[in-house]
Amino acid sequence: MAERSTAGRPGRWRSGAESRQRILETARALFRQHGFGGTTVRAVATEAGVDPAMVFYFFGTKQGLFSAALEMPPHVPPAIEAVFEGGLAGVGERLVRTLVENMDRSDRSPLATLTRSAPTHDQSQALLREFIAREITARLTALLDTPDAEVRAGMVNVQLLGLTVARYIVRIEPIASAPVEELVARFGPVVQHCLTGPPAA
Amino acid sequence: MAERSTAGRPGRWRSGAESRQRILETARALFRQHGFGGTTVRAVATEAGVDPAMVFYFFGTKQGLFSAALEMPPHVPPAIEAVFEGGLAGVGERLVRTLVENMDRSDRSPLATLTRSAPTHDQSQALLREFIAREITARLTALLDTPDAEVRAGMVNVQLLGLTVARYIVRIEPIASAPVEELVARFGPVVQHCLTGPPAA
DNA sequence: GTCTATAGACGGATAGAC
DNA sequence: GTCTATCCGTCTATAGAC
Repeated sequence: MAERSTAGRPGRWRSGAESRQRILETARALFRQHGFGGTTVRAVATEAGVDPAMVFYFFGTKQGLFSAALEMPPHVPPAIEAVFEGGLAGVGERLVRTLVENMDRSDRSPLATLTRSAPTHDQSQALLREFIAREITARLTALLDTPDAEVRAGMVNVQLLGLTVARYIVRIEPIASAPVEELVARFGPVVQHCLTGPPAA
Repeated sequence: MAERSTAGRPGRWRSGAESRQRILETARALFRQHGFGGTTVRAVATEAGVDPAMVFYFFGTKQGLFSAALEMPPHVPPAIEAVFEGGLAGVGERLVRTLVENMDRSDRSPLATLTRSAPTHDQSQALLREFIAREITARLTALLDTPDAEVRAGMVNVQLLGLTVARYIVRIEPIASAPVEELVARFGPVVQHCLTGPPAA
């Protein structure tokens, strides 16, 4: 955590930090595109312009690299917070909008990577389940006051998961190419209905 | 060495067909559980009690085995037909019920296998897209008469895909353990609403 | 049809020079 | 910190004996 504090000399932290950063960025891209199993350490190293041994030097194992690649960018947690701070009214729209806008930007949000890898990688599957339970289900049930809160939250998870898979993983049209506003206008009310609509017969 | 008299008659080819069948059943189970990339021909052979070379003898390549494992059982196409024959009214419930009942039985329905493999296997992804386009989107748009039929069908696909992933692939609770009737009662109306509800603002 | 043996390629990971 | 060299395991697929 050495700070770059020297005035007048905007130097680098260390020469190795650059390699580390390039590896990390390449890994994020490849893991997101091909999943954990479909990505090789060698491919990451080649595309990052470094030696494969460097990857292990910095991250120990392939799984260590994967974990490092999943780190959330600092702007995501406050965005999630903001979704639920507004209360139950309009939370459906805010959920859909935040999800789609963040994933369209396709920066470091680890959600696409997790969703792509979860079906065939147990560790990703566990992480995805934990993320959903902690960030979505728990917050939704806290907002709800009905005996079927868990099921309603589950229905919302189905919407968000289905939307993610259809738009970013399997790319089903016309969902994959729809503009953000259309998705918000279409799915926002559906999500809201899952939460505040009449209970099932 | 018994009757090998007739040249044109295969005689007792049954022993080979049995092996073939055992391989196929094992492959279906493993592909469904671990996807294409996560399943090895050796593992299939071992679990089926045959030699790995037998698998290649019967199916040529791993991809050939995969394709053979994806063959639909004969009772599935009529089930799909029945969903849409009833017209637009109640099609949401029939869609959800048919999907869940068939996949819970987890017989040879290839949908779980395709959905598990699609995120990391291009060929599975293409097959899944084709299946959805042919069996769901096309039939739904034929039933609808609105200018936004494609988007409405897309919304239904999101429901079905999300339900499949949540219940059978990633196993998100409480969706994964919910009784069939609860899912039908909850998601049937939502799917119906996607098709026949008021258009988005 | 079934098995043994193996080719040929690839991927994760380590040791050690510089 | 970076690279070379390599070990070791696993995988798909093939050749050929029986």
